[in-house]
Amino acid sequence: MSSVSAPKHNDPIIAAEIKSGAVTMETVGRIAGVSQVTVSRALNDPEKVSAKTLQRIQDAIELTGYVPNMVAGALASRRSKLIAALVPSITNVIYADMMQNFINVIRESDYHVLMAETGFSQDEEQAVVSTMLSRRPDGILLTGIHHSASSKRMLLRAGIPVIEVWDITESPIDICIGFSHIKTGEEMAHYAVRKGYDKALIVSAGDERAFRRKNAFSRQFTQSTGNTPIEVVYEASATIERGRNALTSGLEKGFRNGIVMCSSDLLAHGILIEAQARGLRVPEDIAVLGFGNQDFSAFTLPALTSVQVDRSHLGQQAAEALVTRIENKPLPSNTIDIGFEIIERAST
Amino acid sequence: MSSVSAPKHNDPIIAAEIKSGAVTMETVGRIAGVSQVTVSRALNDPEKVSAKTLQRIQDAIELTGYVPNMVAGALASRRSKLIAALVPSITNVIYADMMQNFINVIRESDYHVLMAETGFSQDEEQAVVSTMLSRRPDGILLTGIHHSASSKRMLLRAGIPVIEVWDITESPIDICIGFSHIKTGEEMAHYAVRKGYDKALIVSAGDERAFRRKNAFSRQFTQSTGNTPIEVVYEASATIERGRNALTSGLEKGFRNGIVMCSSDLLAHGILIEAQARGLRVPEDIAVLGFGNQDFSAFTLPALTSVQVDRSHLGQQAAEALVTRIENKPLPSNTIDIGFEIIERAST
DNA sequence: TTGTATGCGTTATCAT
DNA sequence: ATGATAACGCATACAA
Repeated sequence: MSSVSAPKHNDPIIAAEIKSGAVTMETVGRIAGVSQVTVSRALNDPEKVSAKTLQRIQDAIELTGYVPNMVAGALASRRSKLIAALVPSITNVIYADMMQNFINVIRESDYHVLMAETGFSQDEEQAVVSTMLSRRPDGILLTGIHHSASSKRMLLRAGIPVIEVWDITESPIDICIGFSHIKTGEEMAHYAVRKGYDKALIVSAGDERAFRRKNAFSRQFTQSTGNTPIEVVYEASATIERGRNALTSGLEKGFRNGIVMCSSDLLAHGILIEAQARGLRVPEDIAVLGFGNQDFSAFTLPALTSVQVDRSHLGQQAAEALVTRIENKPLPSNTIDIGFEIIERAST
Repeated sequence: MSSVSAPKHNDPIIAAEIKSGAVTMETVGRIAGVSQVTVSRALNDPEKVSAKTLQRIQDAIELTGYVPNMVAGALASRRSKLIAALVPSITNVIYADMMQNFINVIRESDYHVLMAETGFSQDEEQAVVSTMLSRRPDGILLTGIHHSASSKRMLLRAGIPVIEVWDITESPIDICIGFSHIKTGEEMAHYAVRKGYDKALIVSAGDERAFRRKNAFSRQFTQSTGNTPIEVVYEASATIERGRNALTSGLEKGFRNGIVMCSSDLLAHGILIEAQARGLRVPEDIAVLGFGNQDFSAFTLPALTSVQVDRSHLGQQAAEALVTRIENKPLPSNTIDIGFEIIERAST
């Protein structure tokens, strides 16, 4: 029988399978002269396979261009090796920085990240949570600690580790890592007062966490100075353009000679530019206080005082904590407060 | 038999399944009094199910909190409803803007996006391509048109639609949508010459596409003016800080009274700030030409002349084209040139 | 309109 | 060290 001694890759059936892309462990096994199970072992538990067959299997994989099917693997093992990550906005540097680090750590651990935008509303989030869970992720990251009851129920029922980031609470769904926005707002107010400012303009984008900082700042500032800050609030996201407009609005509302507290460095940068365009001196005529300490903030004119939150580290820690929980290892604590720090520069 | 008339949710077996989270179509069907297949139909093809049973099934889903298992669905149907997207960097606004739009369009079509960073090297990309394919995505987006031979082979064998973005070629793997970086560089040079500049400084980040623009600019500028531009190149990504440093380096290298051609608006913004810090007038002493037309570029001082590429639209179009191909519908063309436009502002 | 049987490509369990 | 067999939860083809 000549077919018995024919080179494997000339076998018409095998050739057809390779060509049609229908290469499975079965195919690889047939070529290597072992069963499908052995191929699975060779890939997941190489030590349990003899060196000789291992080599034959690797050759067969090379020959066929076999790519494992994680869909089948996930179904059989009930582990998808997938982590869902829900962020309000992908383009927002704040979250992008965090996600970049999150993803990179996650990848090291051999997981993939399914990323989705939730916007800033609980309804949007709920819809996303639902479809994400249908992928049976092994873990999930949520931004913020306020979620709809339905979201929470689904998450709990799913029975997977959940990590909530960018905020902090004593009763997380599972684990939680972030900082207190109220403390941040208060600390910013203390700082402003300490620097001698007794008038304030608050410029904020439409984000629930920004609002909490804003309100805490306003309350504390009012309490310390007796003067209630003027507010300019945007529904939309923060941009340099809105920062410029905000200063104009603030001046129209009567703001003079004080500090501008911004919900993001992008807005603060806009304030700086508009001040310069108007010939207002910073910090003599108006001082500017940002939030986020973006990479440009040390390089504006004048350099921007800002609140730093180590978001890269946050992403890393979140990833590490989540993977630890997924692998059922012990975690020192369920909530981690990463704190924040006011970086003082020339704008105040 | 009292168990027959007992309320479904009191059935101990069903209750246990619900509690343990092991709710499947089978469970739902049992409660609704139909088979698993009918539940599947109710979800995917509701018209083929009678109104009455549809209602019973929906009630059962509600009762159990059933969430479909797309892993099993993907394996059975051989359609994962997953699209892999490979971008060099998530934090780079250029790609983030595109991805945001890409993802949003994709979601409308009921797909999910598996996003991964490839860095700027082909080797990194190849590794990512391989693990991505193991998820059996229905389509894949790649950034750029230069890929390793191995990547191409895997992609072709996978037999799924591939879209290459941010560049253009006559021989795409499958479909391709972007613009010519060489033409862009040349056009920037023409513009510079037309505006009367005969000295140039090129500031570029370490990105292969940026290099092609840079080289095209340099060649064209040299040809038109007889003066070869000075170059400041960074291996790393573009930041305002590097822009500021780049101007310093450029001046040290002898650059005076000319135009600064930047590979991104972030670098250009840094140039503007450093010029201001040094008391150099823009555009009288030095002119600045950016790339990307970011949302801040109209609001710098002075406003920045920049090359606009409609990247939001690019993301949308890419998503639409990819979904069209996945659904085997005809596509007008395999390559789409979205072009570019120089937006003239005060910095030149 | 509904149900039965089968298979998708793995992993897990148990044998050998 | 290797293999046979049974899940995993769904979709598809076919039957009723």
